Amino acid sequence: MSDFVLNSHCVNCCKRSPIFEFLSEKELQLINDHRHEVVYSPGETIFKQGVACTHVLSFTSGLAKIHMEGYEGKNLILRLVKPVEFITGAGIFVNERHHYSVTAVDKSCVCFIEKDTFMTILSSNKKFCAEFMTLTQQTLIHSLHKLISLNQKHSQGKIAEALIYLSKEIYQSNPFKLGISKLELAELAGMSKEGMFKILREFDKEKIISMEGSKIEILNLDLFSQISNKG
Amino acid sequence: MSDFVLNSHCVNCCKRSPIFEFLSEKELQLINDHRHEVVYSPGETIFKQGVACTHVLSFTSGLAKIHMEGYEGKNLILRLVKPVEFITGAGIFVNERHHYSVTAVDKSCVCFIEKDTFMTILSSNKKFCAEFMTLTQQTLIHSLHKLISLNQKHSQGKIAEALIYLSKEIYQSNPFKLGISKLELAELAGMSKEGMFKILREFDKEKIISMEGSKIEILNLDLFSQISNKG
DNA sequence: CGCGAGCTTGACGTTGTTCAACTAGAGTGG
DNA sequence: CCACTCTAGTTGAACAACGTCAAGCTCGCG
Repeated sequence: MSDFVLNSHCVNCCKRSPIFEFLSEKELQLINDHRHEVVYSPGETIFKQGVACTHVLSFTSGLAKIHMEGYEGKNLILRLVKPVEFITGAGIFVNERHHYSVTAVDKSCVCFIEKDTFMTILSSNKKFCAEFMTLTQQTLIHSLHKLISLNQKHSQGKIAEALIYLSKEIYQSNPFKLGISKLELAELAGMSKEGMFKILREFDKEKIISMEGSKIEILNLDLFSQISNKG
Repeated sequence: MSDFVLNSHCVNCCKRSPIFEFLSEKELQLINDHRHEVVYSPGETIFKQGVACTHVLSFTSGLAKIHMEGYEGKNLILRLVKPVEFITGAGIFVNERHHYSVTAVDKSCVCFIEKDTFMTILSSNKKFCAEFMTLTQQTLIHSLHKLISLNQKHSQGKIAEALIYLSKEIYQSNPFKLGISKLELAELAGMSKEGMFKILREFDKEKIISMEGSKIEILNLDLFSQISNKG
């Protein structure tokens, strides 16, 4: 179920992405007039790979995954999204299509901004535009890194990288509760869930991590980073 | 050996990338004052992953590869570059570092444009700026596509994709002479050269392709596309 | 003629996927 | 409140895919 909410005004929104700091009050007003918020339940699709990209979005609360549908129903999770983040489709300047899907993992709130409004501001505000380019290039660099990792690392390295990513970047704590399913963890590491289980058990047996249900602790971070970097 | 050449002026250069069409004569003049051309021999590095990204470049003749250095000396070729193409480092708006290398495959000529000049024009010319974003996003979309391919396709699919790419996009002919080494073909497909040989022989035996030395012909393009798309 | 780099092949072992089965827990309807 | 079902989690066995190793080959060049 998707509630409607309009809980504040862009000008004094406390949950807006840093990129909005470069906008004038007038520009924020313009965005405010062309936006709407939607709340998503876990598992609901926020936008789907292939559809027209009519809005850009600001992710204001919850947790979501950015993923791609591949061959034979296989899925690959590029990364997780947490508040506050600004997300645009990868094709907004190319073919106005989305090239990946975004799906809520936890209950999430998203602010949709009309694409035309966004484009207008982009073309008139240099600083904002530069910030958008930075964002796009960060996405590119991240995907290049992932490309090498998934293509060249062994499963051990891929799992280690995924767990370090979750611990450091997403949950920012060391014993952390895995907020995604085990299948999703496998999709984040780019492998089959059975293969992942085998390696998690291995790591657990060798006391590199400890795993009880969805609670995971990295016991030996140094060694784990080495495993991740070795390949 | 790297020759110096200054064979024309940007304003009436017949080898400039389409992106320059959006520039005024004055802007072309500015670029002309802050550029230099260099000729590279096969195998020479044009720029290397990790170094500071001080110039953007226009690839005016020859053939080059864009590649990344991965783990344990392994290499991954993202794509080939042919004239005329405009290339910027992936990190120009992030950390001013190159995130991939570019290496000449044939004797090639490259026009280096100073980054500051490029940035100046970028911030003052909206159309040019939009074109640059399109370019960046195309690179992103390409790398996302490659990510899925290399992660989920079987070797057959990866090889088929690489050969179709070479035939259609790079050489634009069907019996085509492989201008890169077999090792490089394997690196383009993201696999070991021995594995590649096995599959090429297989394809040859089943009359899907014919291969004599470096001359390759795709005999059954329909079937080949299917193999590439199936995964 | 000899050397070296790239090419090619086969044998072998490892890795990782698929298949199949079983468990536990959550939700549903009688 | 109890079967029933469904999904996520988990494990092991079998198998295929792929990379590594080792060895020859060819061709061009000194």
